[in-house]
Amino acid sequence: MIQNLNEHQKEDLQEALAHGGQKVTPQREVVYAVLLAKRDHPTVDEVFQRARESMPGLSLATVYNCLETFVGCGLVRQVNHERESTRYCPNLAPHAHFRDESTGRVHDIELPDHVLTTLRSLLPSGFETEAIEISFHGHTKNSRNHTSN
Amino acid sequence: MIQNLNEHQKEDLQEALAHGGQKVTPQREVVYAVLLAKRDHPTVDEVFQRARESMPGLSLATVYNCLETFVGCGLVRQVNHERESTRYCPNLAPHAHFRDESTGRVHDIELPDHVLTTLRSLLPSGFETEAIEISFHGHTKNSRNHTSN
DNA sequence: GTGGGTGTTTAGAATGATTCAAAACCTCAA
DNA sequence: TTGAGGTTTTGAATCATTCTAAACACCCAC
Ligand SMILES: [Mn+2]
Ligand SMILES: [Mn+2]
Ligand SMILES: [Zn+2]
Ligand SMILES: [Zn+2]
Repeated sequence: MIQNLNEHQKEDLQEALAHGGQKVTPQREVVYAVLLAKRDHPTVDEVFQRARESMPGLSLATVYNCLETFVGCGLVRQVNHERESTRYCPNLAPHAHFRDESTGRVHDIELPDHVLTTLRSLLPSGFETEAIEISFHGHTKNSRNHTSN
Repeated sequence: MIQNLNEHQKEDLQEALAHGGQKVTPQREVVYAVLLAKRDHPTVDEVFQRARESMPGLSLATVYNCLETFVGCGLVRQVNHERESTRYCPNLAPHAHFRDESTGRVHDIELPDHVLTTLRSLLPSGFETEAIEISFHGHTKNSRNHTSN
């Protein structure tokens, strides 16, 4: 079901891992491939289920480990909504998330630079931002397909 | 330690609860008073500790219940940062949160209307927003006192 | 090729915030 | 006085995540 990584993606993975002195492993490849295959912000458990289709022996702990490693490398982002299970996103462009309450689905919302600039300008002096998280929640009316991928 | 609610605050509480067909109780008064007394975005447990000073028999479950009720009434907001314990905020003005990684403290950042308008304008048609959450995280340099209250 | 050393994976146990269940309690109106 | 309905309390249950320790895999020096 899940495609293997192409050369370009393999390179990205290898390079990102190398930064933190870490290596490519079969498990990491599978987990990364799962994230790229369907960019629907899966939970750890969803990643686990999908990854097991190509690697049945894979353990949940490893999925946690891989994802944590990727986040550390800046390869993927964690997405949290309230107290729900953490979801993962391989979209590296600056973007916000929209959580549809009816379906539970999470959609990427592109963020123009000027918005981030404006937001940073709201901070009192002395506040140094490392990251800004923006998340919407609501519903998506009709408008046929909002499929993430 | 914690002041009682003044008349105005009591009225706000009573009115907000009435909306959901709920009543003022001594426990709810104490919990609400704790939130107003120190607007430092306490966790449930912190609220619990503080509330027990004026009402020793109070239980943790009740604190959870009260806070959930308040959120339902729109009296207070939940504040989540990554997977940390939920914090509570009685500031009803639209605002974002800045989480200082070094101290763990959470600061309110005022949000001008135009920022929210701009953000909403980023959504594709068909997306209906119910709420927008904005949270910064980083560090606060020198700049003496960033005490929330 | 053999034996470590190092980082990775695995299974299962532990943790901890939150939720749930059921009994005790209160308030108010009949 | 009784009883219904909502609230509080205690303790147990849940469940995502983290931790622990043992098994593995890879690499290099001998
Ligand atoms: Mn590239
Ligand atoms: Mn008022
Ligand atoms: Zn995303
Ligand atoms: Zn706040």
